[in-house]
Amino acid sequence: MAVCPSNDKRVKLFGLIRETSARLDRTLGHELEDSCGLPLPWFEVLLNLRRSESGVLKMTEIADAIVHSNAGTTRLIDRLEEAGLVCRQSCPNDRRSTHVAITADGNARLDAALDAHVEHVVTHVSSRLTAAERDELARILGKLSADA
Amino acid sequence: MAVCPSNDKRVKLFGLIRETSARLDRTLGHELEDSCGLPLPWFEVLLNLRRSESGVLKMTEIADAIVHSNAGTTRLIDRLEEAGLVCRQSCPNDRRSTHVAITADGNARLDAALDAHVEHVVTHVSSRLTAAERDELARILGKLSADA
DNA sequence: ACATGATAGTTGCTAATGCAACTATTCGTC
DNA sequence: GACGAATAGTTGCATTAGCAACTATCATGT
Repeated sequence: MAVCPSNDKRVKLFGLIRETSARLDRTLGHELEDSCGLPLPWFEVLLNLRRSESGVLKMTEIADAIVHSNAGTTRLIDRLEEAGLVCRQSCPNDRRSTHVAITADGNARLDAALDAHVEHVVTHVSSRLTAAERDELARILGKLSADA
Repeated sequence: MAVCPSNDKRVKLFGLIRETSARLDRTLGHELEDSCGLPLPWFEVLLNLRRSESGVLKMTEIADAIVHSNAGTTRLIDRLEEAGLVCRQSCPNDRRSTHVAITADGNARLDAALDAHVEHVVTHVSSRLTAAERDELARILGKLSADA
């Protein structure tokens, strides 16, 4: 096992993914919270609910979508429900499962947040890249996000 | 303020960055911890110390490099020091500042972790992309990570 | 030299997250 | 149809992280 140098190209690539994402997360998270009072994880939940065909998502689906543990998702949904932005519904087919739906309040908050968020994304991401780079970045990341 | 659709291309791009990074973080974090008993943030600290010219970094430099708050970095370095992987040193020029250096133990642990980590990165990142894609990804992310 | 402001780091407090263990329900197999 | 295995979700516990406030030191202007 040869000792790998600290600036190995592969190690650096992963570090760059991590660092870039962390910085954007922090910046856009603060901006969203400041402009809408909505934490980024809450926004991600609402966004995924809006996108879902049936209008509801199961706890596990949410956990997977936002890359949280099931336990963390339970508490996160607790807070969102407490705030009145989503509501739990019993799942008719499987009594183990819980459906989560977005409320009218949640939809309104999401609409406002989306407008603000797009502005932030444009500032910190879109405007810094060419259209070709944006497409290429999405394509490459798509290959990485495929499974794990 | 037109309401932006939930699958706006710009919103999706940011979401993809976030999701991809979060998944890789989780996977590689677990693998590193399992194979070396080293949490990913510890690894990042040691890596940055190894890369530094002078062999030491100031607290603020570490905080910036790993994208943590100063407070979080204080506690993180506390734990690393407790474990004997780094040590704090007084800074001669500025008595407000603290230098952090890697110890012999820290170097040994880092060497082992690097070898394991490279393997994990190859599995989950490098091997899934062509050489051209890897270069392009690094180039594009570099443009995003420039400032914030 | 001194006052004012800026900077480096730490600490109290709170919030958010994950793991392991648990309950309830469903699925598969005999 | 019943028993064991697998799955969905929640809870206890501990860890980690950030914000705001604080101390100590340095830099600047008068």
